[in-house]
This record gives sequence, structure tokens and C-alpha cells, in this order.
Amino acid sequence: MTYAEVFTALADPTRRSILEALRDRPRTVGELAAEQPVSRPAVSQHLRVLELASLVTAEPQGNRRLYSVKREGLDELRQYLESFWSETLSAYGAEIARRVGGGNTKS
Amino acid sequence: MTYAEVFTALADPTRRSILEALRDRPRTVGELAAEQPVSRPAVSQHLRVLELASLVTAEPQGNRRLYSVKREGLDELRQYLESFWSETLSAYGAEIARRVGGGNTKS
DNA sequence: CATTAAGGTAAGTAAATACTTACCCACTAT
DNA sequence: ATAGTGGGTAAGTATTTACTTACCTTAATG
Repeated sequence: MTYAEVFTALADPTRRSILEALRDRPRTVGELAAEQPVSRPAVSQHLRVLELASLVTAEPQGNRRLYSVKREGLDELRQYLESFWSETLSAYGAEIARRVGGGNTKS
Repeated sequence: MTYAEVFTALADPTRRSILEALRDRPRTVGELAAEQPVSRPAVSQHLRVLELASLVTAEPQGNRRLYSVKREGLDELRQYLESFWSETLSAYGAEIARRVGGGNTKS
């Protein structure tokens, strides 16, 4: 899993909607599909993408599969953002702080 | 600008590559295009998307436009991640901590 | 002024992707 | 065993989207 897959996964509104539904409580595929404006197979396909991005996990329960959110994917993303920003700072240095700080205080 | 646009913007590898180039130092469109495997107009189009997502800003300098990274977009994203996770926790509660903490202890 | 350089926009194309229906397999229960 | 339910997968379609070339406008330079 890489942050690339996480970005891809979260770029789609339906997938975000599914993930936000799971945020409240774990759900089965059928439950999720009932809430979404798309077909059940579509939801299955979205869940596969979310799973590959480590944003959800499935737990088989007899006949059904219970999906819940997983932390890894979001962690990966947070990590990317952090390192991105810190590298920006170390490159631009005080320059950027002045420029984007929210108004030029130096002038 | 919403987090949705930020996710969309960062989902594309070329756009991430452009943004990562800008992370080192501000650059003109021509410079960026020279580094990327795509044409200059393509870069222009990507820059528009990045700008709409508040990930970059352009500063006209005579004939050229100097692009640099902007904090807003990434901030929006960080905020989304934070609130997402905190809402997950308040819903799942200790449940999730146990479940994803690194193995099911209950079974 | 005429020319060159920089870069945004338009229009069209090709590739990716989000959907659909149809099908199939695994469990549950009669 | 046989329905019935839940859900993954296949195959095809339609929409998005990332790219291209061609064009146009603005700024620097002879």
C-alpha cells in the first residue's frame, strides 16, 4: 500500500461516502449499498479499492462480510502530508513562512 | 475550495510530481514542463487544478508566472483527516482501538 | 513597430474509471 | 437436498479525464 492508492481511493465521492458511512459503525455490503445511490456490485468494487488502500478491512461473519474503517491508510496519508510540509519548509525556509503566512508581516 | 478538490488534485501522479517539484523552490511553467514527461499545456491544465484546490499560487512576473506551493489546500486535507478520525473514535469508541490495535484479542 | 518568448485556452482524441446487468459461489435454513 | 440470501467477479458501456496540437494574448527585446 502506498499513499498514491490512498489518494486515488479518496478522490471518488462515492468511495468517500462509503467510508464516511463506515465511520459511524461497521456495516455489511448490503447495508452500504442500500444507503448509496449505486448498485451493490458498484459498492463491492469501491470496497475493493478502499481495502487495497488499507482504508477498510472486511471481517467475514457467516454469510456476510462486515466492513470497518482501518487506520493504516489514513496514517499513510497523514505521514505524507507531514513529510511534504516539512520538506517544503526546509527548502523554502523562512521564505515560505513569510509568503504564505497569511499576510505579509515583514513589509 | 473544499477537501474534495484537494483529493482530486492529489490523485493524479503528474500533479503530485509537479507539486513535489514546487516543494523545492518556486518555478515557472516552462521549468515545470521541462521536468515533466508531458507537454506544457498539460502542465498548465494541471496547474489550474492545483490552484483551484489551493495547493499552489501563481505570482506574475513580467512575462512569466512563478508558481509556488500554498498551504491552504494541505491544511484543508489535514483538517479533514483529523476530524474524520476523531469522529470515528467517538463512534466506535474503545471498540476500534481493540479491533485495529493489532489483532483481535477477544476471539 | 516587428519579433520572439512565455503561457493560458480551445478542440479533439485516447485512455482510465465508474457504472450497469448477468453470473457464480458460499453459507443458512427449511 | 433445495431454496433463499449475501456478496464477489466478469463483461460491456458510458462518462471522465489526461493528453495532444493549434491558436491567441501579453510582455520583453531588436
